[in-house]
Amino acid sequence: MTDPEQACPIAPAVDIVFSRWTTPILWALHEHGRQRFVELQRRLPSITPKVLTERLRRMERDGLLTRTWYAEVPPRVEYEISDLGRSLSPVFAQLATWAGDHLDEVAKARDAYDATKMQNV
Amino acid sequence: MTDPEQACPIAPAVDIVFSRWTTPILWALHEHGRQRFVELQRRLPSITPKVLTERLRRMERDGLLTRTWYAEVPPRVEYEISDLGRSLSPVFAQLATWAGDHLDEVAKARDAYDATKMQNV
DNA sequence: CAGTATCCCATAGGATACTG
DNA sequence: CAGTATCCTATGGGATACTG
Repeated sequence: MTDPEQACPIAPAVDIVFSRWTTPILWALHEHGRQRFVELQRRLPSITPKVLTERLRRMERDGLLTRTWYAEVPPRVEYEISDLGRSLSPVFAQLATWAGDHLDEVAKARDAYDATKMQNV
Repeated sequence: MTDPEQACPIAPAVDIVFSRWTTPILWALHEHGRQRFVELQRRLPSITPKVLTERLRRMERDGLLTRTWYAEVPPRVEYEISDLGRSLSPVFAQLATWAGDHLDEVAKARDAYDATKMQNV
């Protein structure tokens, strides 16, 4: 984190919001409501507990979600998207629209590029 | 790239659009128009030529920008944002708005979190 | 000018096993 | 159940030097 921010006003937000797992986690919480660690694990089948924990901690710290601990046996912990997390909805909606409209163009561009570069392998 | 996509419809777009340098580069091209390698280097002072080259190649492959080579001496190459790249403007605008409205909340959330966790050095 | 070529590092992420 | 603890790897990124 040196200074790409200076050249680009959205760089700080990108740092907070976009990573391999933040959007899937936020999406799961948004779509399926308040849920427990193990439920998130089931919805994100390929994530490992270590990584899920790390991401949840960071997102909790950033205020994107809340973590509620119930001192029961066995322990129960519930995660819920916060208002701040929910405030990202328009951004995600906009991006979803873009993806729907343009992802195939990206695929075509890649094919064209790879074809002209004639993949030297 | 295994399957966070399955759980989250915007994950593929995130992969393409957001990285440490894609948004700053796109922003520079959007704000200052068609320009040469060295000009981009000047606008992104902390990027190294290696990384700038890598990013530009990938973005060219994805169709986000175009690269035009002039067989002159000394060589001249110009980069320009493409229509596809420009189609991201609403997404970036939305994100810029979110950042303006909520980045301070993130900062506060972090302070609060760090305070309660009492930072064990 | 517009890159390559090397070498190096930090970190996100992954595999696996274990615990209060 | 909700995580830790270890160990490991891949990759994005960085520093520096060189070239057609």
